[in-house]
Amino acid sequence: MGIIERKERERQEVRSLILEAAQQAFIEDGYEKASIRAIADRVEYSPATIYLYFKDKSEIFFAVHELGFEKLILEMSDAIEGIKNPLEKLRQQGYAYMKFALENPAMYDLMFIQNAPMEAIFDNEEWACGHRCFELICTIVQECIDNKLIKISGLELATMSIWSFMHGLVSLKIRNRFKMFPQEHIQQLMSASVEQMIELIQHD
Amino acid sequence: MGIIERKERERQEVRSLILEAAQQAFIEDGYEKASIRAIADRVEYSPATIYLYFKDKSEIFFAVHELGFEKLILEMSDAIEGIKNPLEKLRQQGYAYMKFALENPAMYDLMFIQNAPMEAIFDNEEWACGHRCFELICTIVQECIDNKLIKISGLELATMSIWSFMHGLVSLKIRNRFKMFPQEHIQQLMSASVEQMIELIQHD
DNA sequence: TTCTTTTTATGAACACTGTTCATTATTTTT
DNA sequence: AAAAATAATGAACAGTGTTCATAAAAAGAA
Repeated sequence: MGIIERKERERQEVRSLILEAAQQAFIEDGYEKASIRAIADRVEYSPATIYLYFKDKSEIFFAVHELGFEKLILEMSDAIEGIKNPLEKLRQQGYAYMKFALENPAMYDLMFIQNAPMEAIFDNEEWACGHRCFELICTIVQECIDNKLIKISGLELATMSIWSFMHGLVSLKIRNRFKMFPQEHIQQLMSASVEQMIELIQHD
Repeated sequence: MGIIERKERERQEVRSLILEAAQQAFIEDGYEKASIRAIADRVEYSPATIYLYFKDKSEIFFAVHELGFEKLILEMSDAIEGIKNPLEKLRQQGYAYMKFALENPAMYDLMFIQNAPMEAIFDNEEWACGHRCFELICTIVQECIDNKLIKISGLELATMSIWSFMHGLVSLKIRNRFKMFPQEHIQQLMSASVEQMIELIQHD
C-alpha cells in the first residue's frame, strides 16, 4: 500500500515545483506584479491547478518567504563560523545580513518589507522562521552583553536597535531612498555606517 | 480676459479635490488597494475624468506623497523651534519623525516604503520635497558636528546612519515585524532605543 | 441671440488581475 | 471492465489601471 505515499510524494514534488516557479517570478517581477497565471505558465499548469496546492497567493508568498529565511539563516550562520569574539561575530553577521539583502532584494522585500499578506498569516501562524532568525541575532547580542563588549545592557533594547539600524540601511537602499547620496559612494558609505555602528556600541 | 485665469483656478480646485480624495483613500486602504474608481466615486466624477488631471495612478501617488513631506517638514521644524542645543534638536527631530510615522503609517508608507511608482518618477523629477526634508536633517547633524557634540565626523556618514536607524525602527514597526517583542512594551522600547542611540553618538 | 469652436466629462471597452466551479481527464479500487 | 476517487482544466466573475470615441458644457464669433 505504498501508493498513498507515492501520491503524497508526487504531490509535494508538484508543490515545490510551483514554489520554485513562484520564487523566480517574485524575484523577477516582485510579489504584486507576479501573477498566478505567470507562475502557472512557468510550471506548465493551468492557473486553477495552483489552487489545488495553495489556498491563495498569500500562502505562496508565505512559503517562498520561508525559503528566504532558510537561506538567510544559513548565510548568517556560515558567516560567524569559527569566529570566537562575539563582537566580531556580530560584525560578520551584520555584513552577511546586508549582503543577503543587497544580493536578493526581492526576497528581502518579501521577508521584511512587503505588507499585505503578512497580516493575514501572522495572526494564526507562529512565524517560526522569523523567530529562528531573530534568535540567531539574539544569541550573538547576548554573548556580547555577557562578555561586556557592548554598551547596551538590555537584550531586547540592543537587538531592536541593531536590527532596526541594519534594516533601515538596507531597506532605504533597496527602495531607492538614498538618491541624495553620491551614487558611486553609497555602497562604501553603507559599509562605513555598519563599521561606525559597531564602533559606537562597543565598550572601550 | 480673466476667464482663462478662472479656468485655471477651477482646474486646480478639481485637482486638489481629487488629491484630497486620493489621500483619504490611500490612508484608508493603502496605495495598492485604493482604486481609481474608488477615488472617482469620492469626488463624484467618472474614473476617466481623473486622467484629465493626472497622467496615471503613480502621478497621484507622487502628488499625495508630496503633501506628506510638507506635513513632516512642518512637524519636524515645529519640534525644534526655540531649542538651542543642536543635540537636543536632533533628539526632538527624531521623536517628531517617529511620531509622524506612527500617527500616519499609510502616509509614511507612501513616502519611504512604497516601491513601484518611485522608480518611474525619481529619474525625471528632482524629488524636491525629499531633498528639502533631507536637508532639514542634514542641517541639524552638521550643527552637531560643528559643535563637536557627536562622535561621527562625516556629515554623509552621520546622516545616513541616523536616518537609517530611525527608518528601520519605524518601518519594522509599521510593517509588523516586531511581533517577537512583547506587544505592550514595543512603544517604550522604541523610545528607549532612540534615547540610547542619541546617547551612543554623543561625545562625552 | 444663434452658430461654431474649444474645453470638459463620460460610457464602453481592453487587457489584465485573483479566484471559483462545473466539467473533463486521469488514476486507483473494486 | 465498471465504478469510485483524484487531479486538471476552461470558462466565468468581479475586480484592476487605462484609453478613446462620443456626448455635454462652456466660450468665442457672427
